Amino acid sequence: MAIEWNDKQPIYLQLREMVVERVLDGSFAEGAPVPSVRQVSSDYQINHLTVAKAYQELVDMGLLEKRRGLGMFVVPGARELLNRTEKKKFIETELPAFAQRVQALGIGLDEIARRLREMGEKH
Amino acid sequence: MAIEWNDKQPIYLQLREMVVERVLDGSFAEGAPVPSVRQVSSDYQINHLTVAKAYQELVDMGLLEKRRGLGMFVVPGARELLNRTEKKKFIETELPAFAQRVQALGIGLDEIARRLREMGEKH
Amino acid sequence: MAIEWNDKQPIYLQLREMVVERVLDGSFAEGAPVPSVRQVSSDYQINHLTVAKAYQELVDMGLLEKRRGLGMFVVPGARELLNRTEKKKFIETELPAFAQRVQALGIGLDEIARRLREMGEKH
Amino acid sequence: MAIEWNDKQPIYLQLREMVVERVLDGSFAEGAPVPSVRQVSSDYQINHLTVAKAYQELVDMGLLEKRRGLGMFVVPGARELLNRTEKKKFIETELPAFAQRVQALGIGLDEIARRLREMGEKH
DNA sequence: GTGGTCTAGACCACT
DNA sequence: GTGGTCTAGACCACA
Repeated sequence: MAIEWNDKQPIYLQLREMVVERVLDGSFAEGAPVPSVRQVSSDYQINHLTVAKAYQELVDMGLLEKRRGLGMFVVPGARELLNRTEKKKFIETELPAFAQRVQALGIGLDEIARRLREMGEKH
Repeated sequence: MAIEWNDKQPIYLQLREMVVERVLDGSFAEGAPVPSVRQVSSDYQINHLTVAKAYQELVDMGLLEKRRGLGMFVVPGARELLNRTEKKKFIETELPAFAQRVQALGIGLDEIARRLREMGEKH
Repeated sequence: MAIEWNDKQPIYLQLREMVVERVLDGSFAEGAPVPSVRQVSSDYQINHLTVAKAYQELVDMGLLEKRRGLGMFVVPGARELLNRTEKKKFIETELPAFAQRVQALGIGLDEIARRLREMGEKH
Repeated sequence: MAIEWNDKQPIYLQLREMVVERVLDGSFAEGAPVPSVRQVSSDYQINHLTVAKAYQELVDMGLLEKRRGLGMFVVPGARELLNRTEKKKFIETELPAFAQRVQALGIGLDEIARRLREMGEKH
């Protein structure tokens, strides 16, 4: 749960994904407030605009809502929403791309399955 | 086989990957010439510097070679080289990322395997 | 008659307009007391400073008056006053803005008139 | 076609609406490039971030598209899209609000129609 | 040349 | 205290 400063991934996207994951795993509960822009900004030593940009995108995604003068809150139903949209996106776009890549490299499905199983067991 | 102008992927990388795929699937044979920078530039309406950048990277990767006054040619052994390096890259970086994504979404390996099989049968 | 927390409109303005409408439609009679700051604050779960700000603006507009130890009361003549000032504001600023918007969208006056009539009949 | 500096309306929204109007009236043709962020930034003496924010919203609305390294272009079909969405928004949200306001003030539809006609004739 | 990202610091309205 | 907006200036990748 730390910022990767020399990543090619913009910081505001890293922040956005951090919030997404925390909502998914429940450490940011629905209806509860998320840390304020200023809080995050000072905690991670990030400019407040960068944090605000991440939060704004989450509001646009329907995950957070603003309450005037009070801060940002996790929308009730956010977790369910995420589960649906993220999984859908994965199956419709990422999985086919993965399949195409596998095929282009001439790797058998058996090998893929075996390697995935091995990785899963390590955890 | 078209350029995605509004993709996150830079044009020169899209070009590079197009050549890689064509070498892999044999439509660019080893020892044969690839289309000239000027040709590609006019075919796809791309700045010639962008094409040159893509080709230069392919030269650096050891896939193409320049013959003065004649153009660029696919290096003999390029296909084999690609098969090795691409597969290695895939197993070491792409597959773990994929596995992590699958796990984060809570999708079972069985479902992944099933869907991949279905996709494979369609082609 | 509920607060919109995620509206662009500030809470204190929403409150102010609620009182204005109630005076206009007579549900807050002239000379009668309006609900206390404390009352509204707890009813709507709003910070009392926000309620006080709304009431203060209504006092400044000449709609409410404070009676020490008793609370806020609708000023006699408030309804008539509102009718004049609100209507003037409407005709001088809102109506021209509306007209401009309609014209920019290329909607005919006939269509506007027709739709307004339809809406009016429903009530 | 100038920026209102002391408006309560944020500059980036004013810019956004300026582009919308120009697309609607055809002075920004479909498929044609819009002035670059830097151009607008220096023309109007506005920070480039502010301009970029306006343009980004237009991209999100589907009105503009980016072409890497080349700039922003009006999406083909943007004008039609605007006409549909703007008019729909107007009829579904602005018109009912207007009707309610008129009724609350106790103004007759005849008077509204008459005043709108008068305004229309002036232009 | 284009847009994208980030910083450091400012002022504002709202609660 | 909260978020929203803006400035002035910097560096980056891309075409």
